Amino acid sequence: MPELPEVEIVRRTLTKLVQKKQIEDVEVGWPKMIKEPDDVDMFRFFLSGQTIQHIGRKGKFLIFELDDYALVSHLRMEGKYSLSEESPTKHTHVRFFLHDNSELHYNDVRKFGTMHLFPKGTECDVAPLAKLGPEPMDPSFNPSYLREKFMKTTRNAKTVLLDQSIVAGLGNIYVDEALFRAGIFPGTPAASLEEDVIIRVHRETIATLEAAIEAGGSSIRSYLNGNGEMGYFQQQLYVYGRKGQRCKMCEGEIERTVVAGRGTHYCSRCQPSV
DNA sequence: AGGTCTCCTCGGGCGC
DNA sequence: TGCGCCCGAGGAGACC
Repeated sequence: MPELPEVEIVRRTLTKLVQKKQIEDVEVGWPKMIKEPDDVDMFRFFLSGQTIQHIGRKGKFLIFELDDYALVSHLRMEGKYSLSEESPTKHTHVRFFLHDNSELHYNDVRKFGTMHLFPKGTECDVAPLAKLGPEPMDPSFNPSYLREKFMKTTRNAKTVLLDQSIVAGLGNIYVDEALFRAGIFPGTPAASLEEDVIIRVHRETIATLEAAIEAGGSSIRSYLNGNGEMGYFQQQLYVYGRKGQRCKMCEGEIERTVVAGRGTHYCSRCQPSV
């Protein structure tokens, strides 16, 4: 399940592979993943002849900036891009035929990913980008902003950090990791956290994401970047996917519970409930 | 009004 | 072997 670091790596890799290439035609094998426009034939018509000028990212969304449109792509849990290195499979749902005879494929076993195509410049005014909160590395995501959000909610810390309108790009893996590093149990009510703790949560959120990008992302499940390469940040995970293993800090046992309806990994010794 | 919750999407994997 | 259920990101709409 790609989160901000993995999507950022995909963005960088895809930029090298397809920037300045022109889309000649598009084939959509699973129309339901095209959320905008309604009509897949229009999606195909609008994209034909467009050149990929730049690839951006907001939170976990990839944004292909074309001549006249912006294609907003979310990989959800299993979405992957690849450039003509493999033949299309039953999991290839969109094929972009490029001007140099290469093909960009979107593959997604779960069919959960989405694509929205908007006139260029309007993509941030409507869902799904409109209500996204700040990027974690943006100066507007700072301890006082986070404290204000934490103070005025009844929700727990994990739920708030997973809320893309609070901060964009965190998912299950990096929220568990950041809260471990901050020494906070994920189910702790956000409003109960002291200011110094919130400063730690803020700092560790950014530090975790930066380290993950540096390592090329985490290769959890079948994540590969657009180049078929794997990141190695999973080796540096403290809690996610480590149920029953020893805590790297205190030698205690990593436990798994459910918080916010999500599988949640933590160390009960390093992460007291309040 | 606005914060919070519930439902829905999908199919591999797993338990019984 | 087969059936049924779980997982999860995020939007729509319900709820309070």
